[in-house]
Amino acid sequence: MALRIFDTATRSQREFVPLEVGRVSIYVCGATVQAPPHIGHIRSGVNFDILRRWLAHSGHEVTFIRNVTDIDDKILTKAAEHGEQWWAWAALNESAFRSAYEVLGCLPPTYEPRATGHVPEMIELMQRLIDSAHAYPADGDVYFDVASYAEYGALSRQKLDSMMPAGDTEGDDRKRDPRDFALWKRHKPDEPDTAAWDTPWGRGRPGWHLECSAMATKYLGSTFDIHGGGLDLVFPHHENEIAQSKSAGDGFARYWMHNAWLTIGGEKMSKSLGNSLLVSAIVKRWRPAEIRYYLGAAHYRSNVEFSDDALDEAAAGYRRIENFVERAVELLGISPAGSAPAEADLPAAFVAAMDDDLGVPLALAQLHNAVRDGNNALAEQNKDAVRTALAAVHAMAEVLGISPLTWGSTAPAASGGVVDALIAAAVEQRNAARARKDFAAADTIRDQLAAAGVLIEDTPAGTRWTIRETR
RNA sequence: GGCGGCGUGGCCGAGUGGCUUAGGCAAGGGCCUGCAAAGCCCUGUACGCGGGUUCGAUUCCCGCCGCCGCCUCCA
Repeated sequence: MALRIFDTATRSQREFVPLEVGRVSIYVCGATVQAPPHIGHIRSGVNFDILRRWLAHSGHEVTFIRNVTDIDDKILTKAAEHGEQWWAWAALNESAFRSAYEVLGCLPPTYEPRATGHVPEMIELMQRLIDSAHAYPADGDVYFDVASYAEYGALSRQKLDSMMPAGDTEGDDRKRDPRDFALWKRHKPDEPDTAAWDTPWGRGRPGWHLECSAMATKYLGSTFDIHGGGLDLVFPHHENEIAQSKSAGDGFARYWMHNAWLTIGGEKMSKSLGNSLLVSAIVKRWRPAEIRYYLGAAHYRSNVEFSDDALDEAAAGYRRIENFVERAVELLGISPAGSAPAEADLPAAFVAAMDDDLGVPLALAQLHNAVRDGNNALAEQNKDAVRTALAAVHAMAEVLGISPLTWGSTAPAASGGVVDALIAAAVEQRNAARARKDFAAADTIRDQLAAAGVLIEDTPAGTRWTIRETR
Protein backbone atom coordinates (compact mmCIF):
# COMPACT_ATOMS: atom_id res chain seq x y z
CA MET A 1 0.00 0.00 0.00
CA ALA A 2 1.32 3.39 -0.92
CA LEU A 3 0.99 6.81 0.62
CA ARG A 4 -2.28 8.56 0.06
CA ILE A 5 -2.41 12.27 0.67
CA PHE A 6 -5.28 14.70 0.89
CA ASP A 7 -4.90 17.02 -2.08
CA THR A 8 -6.40 20.44 -1.50
CA ALA A 9 -6.89 20.84 -5.24
CA THR A 10 -9.29 17.91 -5.44
CA ARG A 11 -10.42 17.99 -1.80
CA SER A 12 -9.90 14.27 -1.66
CA GLN A 13 -7.29 11.68 -0.91
CA ARG A 14 -5.14 10.69 -3.84
CA GLU A 15 -2.55 8.01 -4.07
CA PHE A 16 0.83 9.65 -4.15
CA VAL A 17 2.78 8.76 -7.26
CA PRO A 18 5.94 10.80 -7.70
CA LEU A 19 6.84 12.26 -11.05
CA GLU A 20 10.02 10.25 -11.02
CA VAL A 21 10.25 6.87 -9.34
CA GLY A 22 12.19 7.04 -6.11
CA ARG A 23 12.44 10.82 -6.03
CA VAL A 24 10.16 13.42 -4.48
CA SER A 25 10.27 17.16 -4.88
CA ILE A 26 8.60 19.32 -2.25
CA TYR A 27 8.20 23.07 -1.99
CA VAL A 28 6.89 24.51 1.25
CA CYS A 29 6.16 28.17 1.73
CA GLY A 30 8.35 29.31 4.56
CA ALA A 31 8.26 32.48 6.54
CA THR A 32 7.89 36.10 5.72
CA VAL A 33 10.64 37.20 8.04
CA GLN A 34 9.00 40.26 9.51
CA ALA A 35 8.99 38.93 13.10
CA PRO A 36 10.42 36.04 15.10
CA PRO A 37 8.69 32.66 14.82
CA HIS A 38 5.82 31.60 17.02
CA ILE A 39 5.05 27.96 17.65
CA GLY A 40 2.29 27.92 15.05
CA HIS A 41 4.87 28.54 12.36
CA ILE A 42 6.94 25.71 13.66
CA ARG A 43 3.94 23.40 13.80
CA SER A 44 3.80 23.77 10.05
CA GLY A 45 7.52 23.06 9.91
CA VAL A 46 7.10 19.93 12.01
CA ASN A 47 4.16 18.68 9.94
CA PHE A 48 6.09 18.92 6.70
CA ASP A 49 9.20 17.54 8.35
CA ILE A 50 7.21 14.43 9.22
CA LEU A 51 6.00 14.20 5.60
CA ARG A 52 9.55 14.43 4.44
CA ARG A 53 10.81 11.84 6.91
CA TRP A 54 8.05 9.46 5.93
CA LEU A 55 8.82 9.81 2.23
CA ALA A 56 12.52 9.39 2.89
CA HIS A 57 11.84 6.37 5.06
CA SER A 58 9.75 4.76 2.37
CA GLY A 59 12.67 4.89 0.01
CA HIS A 60 12.46 8.26 -1.72
CA GLU A 61 15.22 10.70 -2.28
CA VAL A 62 13.61 13.94 -1.18
CA THR A 63 14.43 17.40 -2.42
CA PHE A 64 12.88 19.77 0.06
CA ILE A 65 12.70 23.50 -0.58
CA ARG A 66 11.55 26.00 2.00
CA ASN A 67 11.78 29.60 0.90
CA VAL A 68 12.39 32.78 2.83
CA THR A 69 10.37 35.83 1.90
CA ASP A 70 12.83 38.52 2.84
CA ILE A 71 11.22 41.52 1.20
CA ASP A 72 7.66 42.73 1.61
CA ASP A 73 5.59 45.65 2.94
CA LYS A 74 5.69 44.60 6.56
CA ILE A 75 9.40 43.96 6.62
CA LEU A 76 9.93 47.50 5.37
CA THR A 77 7.57 49.07 7.89
CA LYS A 78 8.70 46.99 10.86
CA ALA A 79 12.35 47.56 10.12
CA ALA A 80 11.68 51.29 9.97
CA GLU A 81 9.81 51.14 13.27
CA HIS A 82 12.79 49.46 14.87
CA GLY A 83 15.29 51.81 13.27
CA GLU A 84 16.91 48.98 11.34
CA GLN A 85 17.79 48.49 7.72
CA TRP A 86 15.13 46.26 6.18
CA TRP A 87 17.71 43.67 5.15
CA ALA A 88 19.17 43.56 8.66
CA TRP A 89 15.71 43.11 10.15
CA ALA A 90 14.95 40.33 7.68
CA ALA A 91 18.26 38.60 8.36
CA LEU A 92 17.71 38.74 12.10
CA ASN A 93 14.30 37.09 11.85
CA GLU A 94 15.44 34.64 9.24
CA SER A 95 18.07 33.36 11.59
CA ALA A 96 15.53 33.15 14.41
CA PHE A 97 13.33 31.03 12.16
CA ARG A 98 16.15 28.79 11.08
CA SER A 99 17.26 28.10 14.60
CA ALA A 100 13.67 27.50 15.76
CA TYR A 101 13.21 24.85 13.07
CA GLU A 102 16.51 23.33 14.01
CA VAL A 103 15.86 23.36 17.75
CA LEU A 104 12.62 21.47 17.19
CA GLY A 105 14.28 18.83 15.11
CA CYS A 106 13.22 19.79 11.60
CA LEU A 107 15.75 18.54 9.11
CA PRO A 108 17.37 21.38 7.16
CA PRO A 109 15.88 21.99 3.71
CA THR A 110 17.86 20.90 0.69
CA TYR A 111 17.87 24.54 -0.35
CA GLU A 112 16.48 27.56 1.45
CA PRO A 113 16.24 30.26 -1.21
CA ARG A 114 15.57 33.92 -0.49
CA ALA A 115 13.26 36.03 -2.60
CA THR A 116 15.82 38.83 -2.99
CA GLY A 117 18.32 36.40 -4.47
CA HIS A 118 16.02 35.47 -7.34
CA VAL A 119 15.08 38.70 -9.04
CA PRO A 120 16.47 37.60 -12.44
CA GLU A 121 14.28 34.48 -12.34
CA MET A 122 11.29 36.64 -11.49
CA ILE A 123 12.00 39.02 -14.36
CA GLU A 124 12.27 36.08 -16.71
CA LEU A 125 8.93 34.73 -15.51
CA MET A 126 7.25 38.12 -15.83
CA GLN A 127 8.60 38.43 -19.35
CA ARG A 128 7.05 35.11 -20.30
CA LEU A 129 3.74 36.21 -18.82
CA ILE A 130 3.80 39.57 -20.57
CA ASP A 131 4.76 37.93 -23.86
CA SER A 132 1.83 35.58 -23.58
CA ALA A 133 -0.54 38.40 -22.61
CA HIS A 134 -1.20 37.07 -19.12
CA ALA A 135 0.43 40.07 -17.50
CA TYR A 136 0.86 43.72 -18.27
CA PRO A 137 3.11 46.53 -17.09
CA ALA A 138 1.31 49.57 -15.74
CA ASP A 139 3.31 52.64 -14.90
CA GLY A 140 6.09 50.74 -13.09
CA ASP A 141 3.90 48.03 -11.62
CA VAL A 142 3.36 44.70 -13.33
CA TYR A 143 0.00 42.99 -12.87
CA PHE A 144 -1.31 39.56 -13.60
CA ASP A 145 -4.44 39.62 -15.72
CA VAL A 146 -6.74 37.37 -13.75
CA ALA A 147 -9.32 37.20 -16.51
CA SER A 148 -6.71 35.66 -18.81
CA TYR A 149 -6.53 32.49 -16.75
CA ALA A 150 -9.75 30.55 -17.00
CA GLU A 151 -9.00 28.24 -14.09
CA TYR A 152 -8.50 31.08 -11.64
CA GLY A 153 -10.17 30.16 -8.34
CA ALA A 154 -10.04 26.40 -8.90
CA LEU A 155 -7.79 25.64 -5.93
CA SER A 156 -9.73 27.72 -3.42
CA ARG A 157 -13.09 27.10 -5.06
CA GLN A 158 -13.71 30.80 -5.17
CA LYS A 159 -15.68 32.46 -7.88
CA LEU A 160 -14.27 35.80 -8.91
CA ASP A 161 -17.71 37.37 -9.02
CA SER A 162 -18.71 36.45 -5.50
CA MET A 163 -15.60 37.63 -3.73
CA MET A 164 -15.82 40.36 -1.15
CA PRO A 165 -15.50 43.74 -2.80
CA ALA A 166 -12.85 45.16 -0.44
CA GLY A 167 -9.51 43.48 -0.90
CA ASP A 168 -6.22 44.95 -1.95
CA THR A 169 -7.01 48.30 -3.47
CA GLU A 170 -3.41 49.40 -3.95
CA GLY A 171 -2.83 50.34 -7.54
CA ASP A 172 -6.48 50.08 -8.47
CA ASP A 173 -6.19 53.03 -10.79
CA ARG A 174 -3.52 51.18 -12.74
CA LYS A 175 -5.16 47.74 -12.79
CA ARG A 176 -7.36 46.65 -15.65
CA ASP A 177 -9.48 44.79 -13.14
CA PRO A 178 -9.49 45.37 -9.39
CA ARG A 179 -8.91 41.64 -8.84
CA ASP A 180 -5.66 41.58 -10.80
CA PHE A 181 -2.72 41.09 -8.48
CA ALA A 182 0.73 42.61 -8.48
CA LEU A 183 3.65 40.62 -9.80
CA TRP A 184 5.93 43.57 -9.29
CA LYS A 185 5.55 46.76 -7.31
CA ARG A 186 7.16 50.00 -8.45
CA HIS A 187 9.58 51.74 -6.16
CA LYS A 188 7.99 54.33 -3.91
CA PRO A 189 9.88 57.47 -2.95
CA ASP A 190 9.56 56.81 0.79
CA GLU A 191 11.06 53.33 0.53
CA PRO A 192 14.80 52.69 0.81
CA ASP A 193 16.79 52.62 -2.42
CA THR A 194 18.21 49.29 -1.39
CA ALA A 195 14.71 47.77 -1.55
CA ALA A 196 14.44 48.19 -5.32
CA TRP A 197 15.77 46.30 -8.31
CA ASP A 198 15.93 47.27 -11.97
CA THR A 199 13.65 45.60 -14.47
CA PRO A 200 12.70 46.31 -18.07
CA TRP A 201 9.55 47.90 -16.67
CA GLY A 202 11.20 50.09 -14.10
CA ARG A 203 12.70 49.92 -10.64
CA GLY A 204 10.77 48.14 -7.94
CA ARG A 205 10.37 45.08 -5.78
CA PRO A 206 8.69 41.69 -6.10
CA GLY A 207 5.08 41.07 -5.28
CA TRP A 208 4.53 38.28 -2.82
CA HIS A 209 3.34 35.54 -5.15
CA LEU A 210 5.87 35.81 -7.94
CA GLU A 211 8.86 34.68 -5.91
CA CYS A 212 7.44 31.28 -5.03
CA SER A 213 6.61 30.45 -8.62
CA ALA A 214 10.08 31.53 -9.71
CA MET A 215 11.95 29.70 -6.98
CA ALA A 216 9.89 26.51 -6.98
CA THR A 217 10.48 25.92 -10.66
CA LYS A 218 14.11 26.97 -10.48
CA TYR A 219 14.97 24.35 -7.88
CA LEU A 220 12.43 21.65 -8.67
CA GLY A 221 11.72 22.00 -12.37
CA SER A 222 8.64 23.23 -14.19
CA THR A 223 6.58 20.39 -12.76
CA PHE A 224 7.17 19.05 -9.29
CA ASP A 225 5.43 16.81 -6.79
CA ILE A 226 4.16 18.49 -3.64
CA HIS A 227 3.52 22.08 -2.69
CA GLY A 228 2.72 22.77 0.93
CA GLY A 229 1.97 25.53 3.35
CA GLY A 230 -0.54 26.77 5.88
CA LEU A 231 -4.24 26.79 5.15
CA ASP A 232 -4.29 30.55 4.96
CA LEU A 233 -2.09 30.44 1.90
CA VAL A 234 -4.65 28.67 -0.26
CA PHE A 235 -6.11 32.00 -1.24
CA PRO A 236 -4.74 34.19 -2.58
CA HIS A 237 -1.13 33.04 -2.44
CA HIS A 238 -1.30 29.52 -3.84
CA GLU A 239 -4.13 30.39 -6.19
CA ASN A 240 -1.95 33.14 -7.61
CA GLU A 241 1.10 30.93 -7.87
CA ILE A 242 -0.91 28.49 -9.94
CA ALA A 243 -2.22 31.26 -12.16
CA GLN A 244 1.29 32.59 -12.77
CA SER A 245 3.04 29.33 -13.35
CA LYS A 246 0.41 27.56 -15.40
CA SER A 247 -0.13 30.64 -17.55
CA ALA A 248 3.61 30.69 -18.16
CA GLY A 249 3.40 27.12 -19.39
CA ASP A 250 4.71 25.30 -16.33
CA GLY A 251 3.02 22.19 -14.99
CA PHE A 252 3.73 23.30 -11.43
CA ALA A 253 2.67 21.37 -8.33
CA ARG A 254 0.95 18.00 -8.66
CA TYR A 255 -0.30 17.75 -5.07
CA TRP A 256 -1.26 20.51 -2.65
CA MET A 257 -1.05 20.00 1.09
CA HIS A 258 -2.12 22.47 3.75
CA ASN A 259 -1.73 22.29 7.49
CA ALA A 260 -4.32 23.61 9.95
CA TRP A 261 -3.85 25.97 12.84
CA LEU A 262 -2.40 26.06 16.21
CA THR A 263 -5.14 27.98 17.97
CA ILE A 264 -5.21 29.79 21.24
CA GLY A 265 -8.46 30.66 22.94
CA GLY A 266 -10.15 29.07 19.94
CA GLU A 267 -8.53 31.50 17.54
CA LYS A 268 -5.74 31.09 15.05
CA MET A 269 -2.41 32.12 16.48
CA SER A 270 -1.11 34.89 14.31
CA LYS A 271 1.15 37.82 14.29
CA SER A 272 -1.64 40.21 13.44
CA LEU A 273 -3.99 38.99 16.18
CA GLY A 274 -1.23 39.54 18.72
CA ASN A 275 -1.75 36.18 20.40
CA SER A 276 1.56 34.66 19.37
CA LEU A 277 3.62 32.49 21.66
CA LEU A 278 7.17 32.78 20.51
CA VAL A 279 9.30 29.69 20.24
CA SER A 280 11.96 31.47 22.24
CA ALA A 281 9.55 31.69 25.21
CA ILE A 282 8.17 28.17 24.96
CA VAL A 283 11.55 26.46 24.94
CA LYS A 284 12.23 27.97 28.34
CA ARG A 285 9.33 26.02 29.79
CA TRP A 286 9.41 22.67 27.98
CA ARG A 287 12.15 20.61 26.45
CA PRO A 288 12.35 20.80 22.64
CA ALA A 289 11.56 17.11 22.24
CA GLU A 290 8.41 17.56 24.32
CA ILE A 291 7.33 20.53 22.23
CA ARG A 292 8.04 18.56 19.08
CA TYR A 293 5.88 15.70 20.38
CA TYR A 294 3.10 18.17 21.10
CA LEU A 295 3.23 19.91 17.73
CA GLY A 296 3.48 16.72 15.74
CA ALA A 297 1.04 14.51 17.62
CA ALA A 298 -2.22 15.78 16.17
CA HIS A 299 -3.17 15.20 12.55
CA TYR A 300 -1.76 17.98 10.38
CA ARG A 301 -5.20 18.94 9.08
CA SER A 302 -6.70 19.30 12.57
CA ASN A 303 -6.60 22.45 14.60
CA VAL A 304 -4.62 22.13 17.79
CA GLU A 305 -5.66 24.22 20.73
CA PHE A 306 -2.71 25.45 22.71
CA SER A 307 -2.69 25.30 26.48
CA ASP A 308 -0.10 24.79 29.17
CA ASP A 309 -1.97 21.69 30.30
CA ALA A 310 -1.96 20.23 26.80
CA LEU A 311 1.77 20.75 26.57
CA ASP A 312 2.32 19.24 30.02
CA GLU A 313 0.32 16.25 28.88
CA ALA A 314 2.36 15.90 25.73
CA ALA A 315 5.51 16.13 27.82
CA ALA A 316 4.24 13.27 29.98
CA GLY A 317 3.59 11.23 26.86
CA TYR A 318 7.06 11.87 25.58
CA ARG A 319 8.61 10.98 28.93
CA ARG A 320 6.81 7.67 28.88
CA ILE A 321 8.65 6.84 25.68
CA GLU A 322 11.87 8.29 26.98
CA ASN A 323 11.68 6.33 30.26
CA PHE A 324 11.37 3.10 28.38
CA VAL A 325 14.22 3.93 26.04
CA GLU A 326 16.53 4.96 28.86
CA ARG A 327 15.87 1.83 30.87
CA ALA A 328 16.17 -0.37 27.80
CA VAL A 329 19.49 1.19 26.92
CA GLU A 330 20.72 0.61 30.47
CA LEU A 331 19.67 -3.01 30.47
CA LEU A 332 21.20 -3.70 27.07
CA GLY A 333 24.33 -1.74 27.83
CA ILE A 334 24.12 0.34 24.71
CA SER A 335 25.74 3.72 24.80
CA PRO A 336 22.91 6.21 24.14
CA ALA A 337 25.19 8.55 22.26
CA GLY A 338 26.66 5.95 19.99
CA SER A 339 25.25 2.81 18.55
CA ALA A 340 21.58 3.20 17.87
CA PRO A 341 19.94 -0.16 17.35
CA ALA A 342 19.54 -1.49 13.88
CA GLU A 343 16.34 -0.27 12.37
CA ALA A 344 13.51 -2.69 12.79
CA ASP A 345 10.77 -3.22 10.33
CA LEU A 346 8.03 -0.83 11.26
CA PRO A 347 4.84 -2.46 12.50
CA ALA A 348 2.33 -2.84 9.70
CA ALA A 349 -0.26 -0.83 11.60
CA PHE A 350 2.18 2.05 11.88
CA VAL A 351 2.91 1.98 8.17
CA ALA A 352 -0.79 1.80 7.33
CA ALA A 353 -1.51 4.77 9.58
CA MET A 354 1.23 6.90 8.07
CA ASP A 355 0.23 5.96 4.54
CA ASP A 356 -3.26 7.18 5.30
CA ASP A 357 -2.56 10.87 4.78
CA LEU A 358 0.03 10.88 7.55
CA GLY A 359 -2.19 9.50 10.29
CA VAL A 360 0.18 10.39 13.06
CA PRO A 361 -2.33 9.96 15.92
CA LEU A 362 -2.92 6.34 15.03
CA ALA A 363 0.76 5.80 14.30
CA LEU A 364 1.60 7.22 17.70
CA ALA A 365 -0.80 4.76 19.29
CA GLN A 366 1.30 1.96 17.74
CA LEU A 367 4.40 3.51 19.19
CA HIS A 368 2.85 3.54 22.64
CA ASN A 369 1.79 -0.06 22.24
CA ALA A 370 5.40 -0.95 21.49
CA VAL A 371 6.49 0.96 24.58
CA ARG A 372 4.07 -1.08 26.67
CA ASP A 373 5.41 -4.32 25.19
CA GLY A 374 8.88 -3.08 25.95
CA ASN A 375 8.03 -2.22 29.53
CA ASN A 376 6.63 -5.69 30.02
CA ALA A 377 9.80 -7.17 28.58
CA LEU A 378 11.80 -4.96 30.90
CA ALA A 379 9.86 -6.23 33.90
CA GLU A 380 10.76 -9.76 32.87
CA GLN A 381 14.36 -8.81 32.16
CA ASN A 382 13.88 -10.39 28.75
CA LYS A 383 16.74 -8.84 26.82
CA ASP A 384 15.76 -10.12 23.41
CA ALA A 385 12.25 -8.80 23.76
CA VAL A 386 13.56 -5.49 25.10
CA ARG A 387 15.93 -5.21 22.17
CA THR A 388 13.12 -5.87 19.71
CA ALA A 389 10.85 -3.35 21.36
CA LEU A 390 13.58 -0.73 21.56
CA ALA A 391 14.34 -1.10 17.88
CA ALA A 392 10.68 -0.78 16.97
CA VAL A 393 10.15 2.20 19.25
CA HIS A 394 13.20 3.95 17.90
CA ALA A 395 12.28 3.27 14.29
CA MET A 396 8.76 4.63 14.72
CA ALA A 397 9.84 7.57 16.83
CA GLU A 398 12.51 8.48 14.33
CA VAL A 399 9.91 8.80 11.57
CA LEU A 400 8.06 11.25 13.77
CA GLY A 401 11.25 13.00 14.81
CA ILE A 402 10.80 12.20 18.48
CA SER A 403 13.24 9.39 19.18
CA PRO A 404 14.90 9.88 22.57
CA LEU A 405 17.96 8.14 21.16
CA THR A 406 18.35 10.92 18.65
CA TRP A 407 17.36 13.75 20.94
CA GLY A 408 19.67 12.55 23.65
CA SER A 409 18.40 12.62 27.13
CA THR A 410 19.07 14.15 30.44
CA ALA A 411 21.11 11.04 31.08
CA PRO A 412 23.42 11.26 34.07
CA ALA A 413 26.63 10.99 32.16
CA ALA A 414 25.84 14.21 30.36
CA SER A 415 26.13 16.18 33.56
CA GLY A 416 29.83 15.71 34.02
CA GLY A 417 32.15 13.83 36.31
CA VAL A 418 31.97 15.88 39.48
CA VAL A 419 28.19 15.94 39.68
CA ASP A 420 28.09 12.26 38.83
CA ALA A 421 30.44 11.43 41.64
CA LEU A 422 28.53 13.50 44.18
CA ILE A 423 25.21 11.96 43.27
CA ALA A 424 26.71 8.49 43.28
CA ALA A 425 28.05 9.12 46.76
CA ALA A 426 24.67 10.29 48.00
CA VAL A 427 22.95 7.31 46.46
CA GLU A 428 25.49 5.02 48.10
CA GLN A 429 24.82 6.57 51.51
CA ARG A 430 21.10 6.22 50.96
CA ASN A 431 21.45 2.57 50.06
CA ALA A 432 23.60 2.02 53.13
CA ALA A 433 20.84 3.57 55.23
CA ARG A 434 18.27 1.36 53.54
CA ALA A 435 20.43 -1.69 54.23
CA ARG A 436 20.40 -0.97 57.94
CA LYS A 437 16.66 -0.18 57.71
CA ASP A 438 17.14 3.45 58.61
CA PHE A 439 14.41 4.54 56.23
CA ALA A 440 14.08 8.02 57.71
CA ALA A 441 17.68 8.78 56.77
CA ALA A 442 17.25 7.19 53.36
CA ASP A 443 14.16 9.24 52.63
CA THR A 444 15.86 12.42 53.74
CA ILE A 445 18.62 11.85 51.22
CA ARG A 446 16.05 11.09 48.54
CA ASP A 447 14.15 14.30 49.33
CA GLN A 448 17.32 16.35 49.24
CA LEU A 449 18.27 14.93 45.88
CA ALA A 450 14.76 15.50 44.59
CA ALA A 451 14.96 19.13 45.65
CA ALA A 452 18.09 19.39 43.55
CA GLY A 453 16.31 17.86 40.58
CA VAL A 454 17.70 14.35 40.92
CA LEU A 455 15.06 11.62 40.84
CA ILE A 456 15.73 8.27 42.49
CA GLU A 457 14.20 4.98 41.44
CA ASP A 458 14.86 1.61 43.04
CA THR A 459 14.73 -1.11 40.43
CA PRO A 460 15.44 -4.82 40.56
CA ALA A 461 18.77 -4.04 38.94
CA GLY A 462 19.67 -1.46 41.56
CA THR A 463 19.08 2.21 42.17
CA ARG A 464 19.00 4.44 39.13
CA TRP A 465 18.84 8.17 39.08
CA THR A 466 18.04 10.83 36.53
CA ILE A 467 18.36 14.56 36.45
CA ARG A 468 15.22 16.35 35.39
CA GLU A 469 15.25 19.98 34.58
CA THR A 470 12.94 21.89 36.84
CA ARG A 471 10.95 24.76 35.52
C1' G B 1 -22.48 37.91 0.57
C1' G B 2 -19.21 33.59 -1.38
C1' C B 3 -16.06 29.33 -0.11
C1' G B 4 -14.44 25.88 3.70
C1' G B 5 -13.65 23.37 8.50
C1' C B 6 -15.05 21.85 13.33
C1' G B 7 -18.40 20.29 17.67
C1' U B 8 -16.46 12.60 20.61
C1' G B 9 -16.14 10.11 27.64
C1' G B 10 -12.78 14.58 33.29
C1' C B 11 -9.07 16.51 29.50
C1' C B 12 -6.18 15.96 24.75
C1' G B 13 -7.21 13.35 20.55
C1' A B 14 -8.39 8.96 16.62
C1' G B 15 -12.18 6.38 14.20
C1' U B 16 -16.33 3.62 12.49
C1' G B 17 -23.35 1.85 9.87
C1' G B 18 -23.77 -2.96 14.21
C1' C B 19 -18.70 -6.74 15.47
C1' U B 20 -13.03 -5.90 19.13
C1' U B 21 -16.24 0.97 20.77
C1' A B 22 -7.56 3.76 19.22
C1' G B 23 -3.72 5.94 21.99
C1' G B 24 -2.10 9.40 25.68
C1' C B 25 -3.01 12.33 30.15
C1' A B 26 -5.83 12.57 34.60
C1' A B 27 -9.01 9.51 38.24
C1' G B 28 -10.35 4.98 41.12
C1' G B 29 -8.96 -0.24 42.37
C1' G B 30 -5.07 -3.94 42.28
C1' C B 31 0.16 -5.91 41.66
C1' C B 32 5.21 -4.50 42.64
C1' U B 33 8.05 -1.38 46.59
C1' G B 34 10.48 -0.60 53.49
C1' C B 35 7.76 3.76 51.60
C1' A B 36 8.07 5.86 46.97
C1' A B 37 9.06 6.39 41.78
C1' A B 38 8.71 3.91 37.31
C1' G B 39 6.04 -0.02 35.23
C1' C B 40 2.07 -3.63 34.54
C1' C B 41 -3.27 -5.25 35.03
C1' C B 42 -8.45 -3.77 35.68
C1' U B 43 -12.44 0.08 35.70
C1' G B 44 -15.19 4.46 33.46
C1' U B 45 -18.82 4.09 28.83
C1' A B 46 -18.72 9.40 24.93
C1' C B 47 -20.07 10.93 20.26
C1' G B 48 -23.81 19.50 19.83
C1' C B 49 -29.53 19.64 19.09
C1' G B 50 -34.03 18.08 16.21
C1' G B 51 -35.87 15.17 12.38
C1' G B 52 -35.22 11.35 8.44
C1' U B 53 -33.22 6.74 5.97
C1' U B 54 -32.25 1.79 8.21
C1' C B 55 -33.53 -4.22 11.45
C1' G B 56 -29.77 -0.88 13.65
C1' A B 57 -26.47 5.85 13.33
C1' U B 58 -21.83 8.67 16.90
C1' U B 59 -20.92 7.15 11.76
C1' C B 60 -25.44 8.42 5.86
C1' C B 61 -29.29 12.53 4.52
C1' C B 62 -31.98 17.20 5.88
C1' G B 63 -32.60 21.24 9.19
C1' C B 64 -30.90 23.97 13.41
C1' C B 65 -27.48 25.83 17.12
C1' G B 66 -22.53 27.01 18.47
C1' C B 67 -17.33 27.85 17.33
C1' C B 68 -13.48 28.81 13.81
C1' G B 69 -10.89 29.86 9.09
C1' C B 70 -10.26 32.12 4.02
C1' C B 71 -12.12 35.98 0.61
C1' U B 72 -6.70 41.99 3.19
C1' C B 73 -0.53 40.60 5.42
C1' C B 74 -0.49 35.71 7.73
C1' A B 75 2.18 28.68 8.69
